[in-house]
Amino acid sequence: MKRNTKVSTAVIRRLPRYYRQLSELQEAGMERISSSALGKSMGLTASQIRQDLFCFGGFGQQGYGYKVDGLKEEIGEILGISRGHTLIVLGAGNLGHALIRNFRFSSNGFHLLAAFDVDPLRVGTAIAGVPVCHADTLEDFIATHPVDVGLLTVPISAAQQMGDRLVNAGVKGIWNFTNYEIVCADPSVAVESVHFSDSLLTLSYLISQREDLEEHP
Amino acid sequence: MKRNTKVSTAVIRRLPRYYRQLSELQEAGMERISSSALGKSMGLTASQIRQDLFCFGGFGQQGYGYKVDGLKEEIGEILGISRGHTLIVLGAGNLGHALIRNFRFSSNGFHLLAAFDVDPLRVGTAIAGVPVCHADTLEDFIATHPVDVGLLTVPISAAQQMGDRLVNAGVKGIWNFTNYEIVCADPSVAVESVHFSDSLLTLSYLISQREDLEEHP
DNA sequence: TAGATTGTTAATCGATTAACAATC
DNA sequence: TAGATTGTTAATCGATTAACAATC
Repeated sequence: MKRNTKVSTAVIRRLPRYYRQLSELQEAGMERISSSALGKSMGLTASQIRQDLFCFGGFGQQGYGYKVDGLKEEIGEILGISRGHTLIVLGAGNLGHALIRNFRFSSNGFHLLAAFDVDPLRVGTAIAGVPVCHADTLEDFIATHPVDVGLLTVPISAAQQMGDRLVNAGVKGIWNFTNYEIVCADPSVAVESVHFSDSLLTLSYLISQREDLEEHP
Repeated sequence: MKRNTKVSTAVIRRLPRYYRQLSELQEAGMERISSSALGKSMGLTASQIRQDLFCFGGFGQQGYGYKVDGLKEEIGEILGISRGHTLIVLGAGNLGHALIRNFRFSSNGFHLLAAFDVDPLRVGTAIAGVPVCHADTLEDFIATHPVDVGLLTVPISAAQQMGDRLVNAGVKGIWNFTNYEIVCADPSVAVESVHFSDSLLTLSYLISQREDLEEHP
């Protein structure tokens, strides 16, 4: 694999989509696919797909295309799925609870070690086999267990403070589900946010536009 | 407001962030802000902010900057927050349940009308005051209530089918939380997806990169 | 071999940044 | 008025698309 200089965010954000699409093709029993067929199925140009993959090296075969299994594996490697990353959940309220129960962490290469909360009713229990510890023990836990990522589902008022604690404790990344833009001074820590509000407001804009179009065609 | 020709997706995706940041500034009691100060607080250039706002018209005052309240209002208008959009939730499992309880729909200008599920244990109950109806009654409900958006938290196996039903019933948008890329033939229906997996895999890539950097500095 | 399709460079397009006149 | 800062056009930069030789 070509460990290249600099891959743009646009390309990186498409990698999980490629992975997802290839998984579906694999399940459908497809063995090979061309860049143009993959592009058509994803709404991208063949050129873009070849250009994207070219960032990491040649995974295809001229005159043949790409082997679905092989390409999926390669992209999984690039994404680090087989690295055995670990994660903990901060905040075992409704959303944290739902993610612990529903989200397939292991399918994405993550091992969920524990959850943390301050509610005495939750601390000491387990959710889908995952122990809920007291937030006070966060630093001790991270010191004794290898934690790569902290998932933030705490109330917005506690978000920044919890983020700081995670960074100080030495995590490599924060997966932020709070509607707050976590500020992280340490550039070696990655912050990835899922902002529900931003997503819904984008949708609100799109349907509003269409409402206007219908009114003034 | 300048109802302009075509605003790029990049700009649209920044609007909710502006709105969020302006809300925070407003809460902090700030009355005016310049494009350079706003840019600094958001990690954008002043030029980009002025260019973005220029897409919709002149909201500022030369020599002064922007009024925080006024600009927030204007962006809220653009996003359609005051249009009284309505929405229903499809799938009242863990995630649907958590969103109904936690997510501030009204802060984003949406009124949550009902939830739908097939589980007889859930149907007939209410979650945070929101009635859970049987999925069979979906079309009847939409025919008799104005539903703008359907929020999909159904199992992935039911995602496309439920999406189709929503489109046929006449919703304007789909807010998709399943890990499936909803295919929608009707271009007048907007689909906005929140793909947790894509987000986590992006984070996985970022921390993997940094792991490699530490190994081979 | 002929046909297909990639890898890779070049051209185009669009988004971001810079510049500056307008003006508060 | 002088200073500040926008609105708006022009320049730059980066991402996408096109093209085509390489080759399976």
